[in-house]
Amino acid sequence: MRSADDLTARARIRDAALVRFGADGVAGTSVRAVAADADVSAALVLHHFGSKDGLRQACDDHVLGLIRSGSAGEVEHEALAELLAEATPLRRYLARALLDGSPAANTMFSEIVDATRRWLAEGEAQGWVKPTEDPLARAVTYVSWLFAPLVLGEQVGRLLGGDVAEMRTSVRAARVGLDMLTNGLFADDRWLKAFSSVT
Amino acid sequence: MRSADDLTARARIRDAALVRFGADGVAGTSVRAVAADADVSAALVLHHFGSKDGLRQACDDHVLGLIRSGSAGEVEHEALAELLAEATPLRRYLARALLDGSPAANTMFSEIVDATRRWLAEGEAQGWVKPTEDPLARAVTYVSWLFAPLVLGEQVGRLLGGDVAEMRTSVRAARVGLDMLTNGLFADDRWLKAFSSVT
DNA sequence: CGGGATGCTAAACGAACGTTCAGCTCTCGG
DNA sequence: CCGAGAGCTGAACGTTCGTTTAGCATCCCG
Repeated sequence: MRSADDLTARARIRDAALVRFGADGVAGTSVRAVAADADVSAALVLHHFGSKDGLRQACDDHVLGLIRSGSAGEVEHEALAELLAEATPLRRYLARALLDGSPAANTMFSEIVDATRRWLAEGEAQGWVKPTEDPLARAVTYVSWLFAPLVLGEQVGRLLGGDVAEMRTSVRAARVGLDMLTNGLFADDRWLKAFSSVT
Repeated sequence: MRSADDLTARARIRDAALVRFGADGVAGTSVRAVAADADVSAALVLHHFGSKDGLRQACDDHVLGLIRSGSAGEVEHEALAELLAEATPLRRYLARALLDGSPAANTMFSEIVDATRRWLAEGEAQGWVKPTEDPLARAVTYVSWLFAPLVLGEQVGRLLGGDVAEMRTSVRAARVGLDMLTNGLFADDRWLKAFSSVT
């Protein structure tokens, strides 16, 4: 009914669950804790979502919906970075979902890889991306690198950020990352040669 | 006593816990499940480790010890990659520990970043690593990229591996990664410029 | 006005949890 | 021979878990 304001108890429960699931994991979160955070009874949680796993699925769908907020059901991986950089709870939830391999996380990862593969292919055709022998592996690796500061955000922030806002540190990491992807890290191909000779 | 063969019940319990913790998370694993996997009673688990959290700490210490198997208490991040590539349970355990920020995982990450920073500085002095304005951020980003296929191993393996042994896929990802770090990904600096102009 | 959804709660259920405890069976030094 | 200690177990403790049930308001539609 009043889905616009998104302040229904159902939405409050789902948001509270997202934070808890991200912070403590699904198994480490009790239905009662979520209910308390949302200021409702534990019974209402199950009334709305059927079961704890139903609540988890609803969180998955909601996150997927947030990420797909862009063009017509497809993941926009540029807006994604911004979305996740500021939203620590969402970031943690997604990191756990990726690790556990929840269906929604798998879908999201696959879609982003696919979009990246097409984007890189387009760049390769237009000349601003270097050619490769293994486009799929490159896209997967690129996306996993894109997600690395996301999943390891606690560690990156701890070593880079200190007490500063997270924005600073993610920008700092993004800059050096982009630099490595543009100019390279190694000045010669000694490691690449060494690797090729070993395998 | 017979610590050499490492087949005591205590070691069996610890190994079983490592697998379970990695697969289901600490909160999602019961002491009874670990005990069943190790073919002992639940009471023995607590007899040896005091509590469930004591068991978790023992796992942390054991993993840290395994990783530090190299030169005199310091992490060898080359051997680490091999160690983790083949050992899926250990990989999953470490991924969760990094995400949760357990003390052992924090220590390990910090040590690896520090070793990497010195290694890159040495390379920079010798000319086989390109210079940077932000050595710490580069080291952190490099290590997080190194760990990305580790933490996101389920996703990478799913898209790249199929049913093949994990060895293949990790080699495949490592090759394109090394290629990107040597030759770069982007042929010109349009993205780097775009990023610099925005921030 | 009246009755069936809808939103929500308190209380209780059985199961599973981490942990404790008394006691068993070996082994080994005196 | 025997008593102490280490390794180990079955049974039980109290707690918390996910879930169910019965019932209370509130609101909308006839």
